[in-house]
Order: sequence, then C-alpha cells, then structure tokens
Amino acid sequence: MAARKRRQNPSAAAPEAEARGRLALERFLPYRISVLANTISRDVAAMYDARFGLSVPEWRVMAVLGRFEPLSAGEVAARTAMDKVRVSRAVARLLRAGLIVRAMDARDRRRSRLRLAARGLRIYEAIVPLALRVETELLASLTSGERRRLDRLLAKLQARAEAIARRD
Amino acid sequence: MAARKRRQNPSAAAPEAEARGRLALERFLPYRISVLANTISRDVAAMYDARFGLSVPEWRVMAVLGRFEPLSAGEVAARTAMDKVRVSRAVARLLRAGLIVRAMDARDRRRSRLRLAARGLRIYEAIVPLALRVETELLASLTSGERRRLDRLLAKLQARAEAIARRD
DNA sequence: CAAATTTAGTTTCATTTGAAACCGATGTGA
DNA sequence: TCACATCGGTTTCAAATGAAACTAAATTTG
Repeated sequence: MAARKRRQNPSAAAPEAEARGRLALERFLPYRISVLANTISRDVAAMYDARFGLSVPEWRVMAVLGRFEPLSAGEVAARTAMDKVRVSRAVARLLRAGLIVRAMDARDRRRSRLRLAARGLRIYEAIVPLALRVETELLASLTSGERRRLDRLLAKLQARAEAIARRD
Repeated sequence: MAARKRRQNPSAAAPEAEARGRLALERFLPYRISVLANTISRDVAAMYDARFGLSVPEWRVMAVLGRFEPLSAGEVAARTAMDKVRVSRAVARLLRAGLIVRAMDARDRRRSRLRLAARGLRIYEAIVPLALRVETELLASLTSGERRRLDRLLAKLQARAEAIARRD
C-alpha cells in the first residue's frame, strides 16, 4: 500500500483529512448529494403520501401535466426524467384513481394525450402551495445570493453529470 | 412566492415562465436535487459495477470500512446513511464474495466487527482513485471558490432537510 | 436471579423497480 | 405494396427495497 498523492479536499472543513489512499466518504460529493436527495425526498414524499396518497412518480406526472398538459406518456417521461416503465405505471394508477384522463392522438394512435381530470386538478392545486412551502423551508437558511449561487451550481453539476453519462 | 425573478433556465427548454398556481417542476429544488443525484449515481454506479461487480450499497460499506474499520453493522449503517436491512444484505454479499471478514465482538456477542479482507482492500484501493476521478470531473467546471460555496450550501441544505424530517 | 425490556442483526413478505421482451401502429425501402 | 425496421407504450420477470416480525444476546428491574 504505497503512499498515494494527497488530494485537495473540496472544502476547508474536516481538516483532519483522510490519510493515504483512504476516501473520506462523508466528504465525497456523489455520496453527499445522494444522502441529501434521499433526505429531502423522504420529507416531501411524506407530505404527498400522507395527505393525498400519492407516490413521488405519481406526483411528478401530475406536476408536469399541471404545467404542460396535454402530454403523451413519452413527453411526460422526458420532462420528469423518469423512464417509460415508471411513467406507464404511474399513469395507470392515476387513471384508475380518476386523477387524470387519457385520449388517444388522432393522427398517431399509439400516442396518448394525458390531462388532469377535474379531481386531479383540484389535488394539484392543493399540493402546489404545500410543495412550495417545503421548498421555502429548505431554502430558509440561505440568503438570496446563496440561492442564486445554488441555482447556478446545480445547473453546472447537472450538465457535467450528463456529459459524463453520455461519454460512457 | 409570487412573481419570481427571471433567470436562465438550466435546461434552456421551457423558457415560458410558470403562471398562477402552476409549479415549474424543472425549477423545483427537491426535484432538481433528485434528478442530479440520480444522474451522478448512475455515472458512479456504472463504474463500480462494470469493473468490480459491486452495487452502490456494497461499495458504500467497503468505503466506510476502508476508512474506519473495524465497524459493527450498526456503525456502518450510521456512517453510510443506509438502513440496517440494506447494510445487512450488503454485508452478507461482501462476506460471501470474500471482500470483508466478520468477527464477533468479545464483549457483546451481538455486535460484529467488520473489516476489509485482503482482497477487499485491494479492490478498495483500486476504486478510490477512480471514484475521486469522477468527483474531480464533476467539479471540473467549478472554480475553487464555487467549490467552497457548494460545500457550505450542501451542508446547510442537509441540516435543514434533517430538521424538517425530525419535525414530522 | 428470573422476568421483562432493549439492542444488534437477520429474515419474511409485500411492493417497487428496471431491463428486456412484447404488442400494435406507423414509417421506410425495394 | 409488401416485407422490415422503428416507435409509443405495456407486460413480464428477476432483483432490490423496506416495514415489520423475528432471533439471540445484553441490560434492567423487581
């Protein structure tokens, strides 16, 4: 186990730093983002689920329909960053629950046209402010400058992560 | 949360702003973090899996052992932010694969003492630089100032998200 | 010290997940 | 026009997941 080159830690914190070739998992960016996403997701999902019996995929489908309806299943998939299997299942449940409606595209009878049903729209309109409240609470400890920076940083990281994914 | 300021859309698509009570999912923080985490996770998992046949939970267990061994299963769970069921299963697979070894704590025979096996240590030492390379690539587009800010922002958000979770 | 409680970790079971196979509908080329 | 590829979407199947039940060891309590 030869001595490996030291790396500069992305932060000043944790100065007692890792030794040799050992990784400080708690400072490792992919890990931190994953943990953060899970924590937030739990917070948010608890809200959707407890009050409306919706799963995250279901809520996401409703969210994009609320903004861009009508959409085909494929368009929903593109906008929610979910794969088509997940979308298909979420859509099936929402149809069964009467929260969305589906028509078939006249020109291309493979494509669906999904919209919120009246019941779905009411729920959507009830959830939006709650969702925004969670977001506000998350951001509460940040100054408005920090929020702008966060926005930029997330955009950069996302672009970068996608570039890496494509390159493989 | 009325009339948000206009800003660059991270995806360049969907330039038209959200109206009334409609939510711009693509700007919603929980959603963005979730998508980013998934994208990164896929990048990284592809690497672990392709070259070493490891899943993310397995790699995480090895990562904390590499840094803090010996650990009990519970300590691994605490340090990886995984629940004990996941840890138990990842540990079982790693034991079967001969990448870690388990002894029982002499004082408390319920507790295990997990360590990397020689084979596991070799793999760990092969993965660490690759993992760091992915991280470096992700951070490549950020200045060192931005990295420091990212670090701070992630810490704040994590603290906040945990506070919200506890409060429910 | 024996019963009751708590703790570490595993197993069970029902649900979720995603890759790949699949099914019609549509587009394309010879 | 008739194969053949392609596309939108669903289903299948095997693996991952997590809540809750469970086992065994340790601790507390009466």
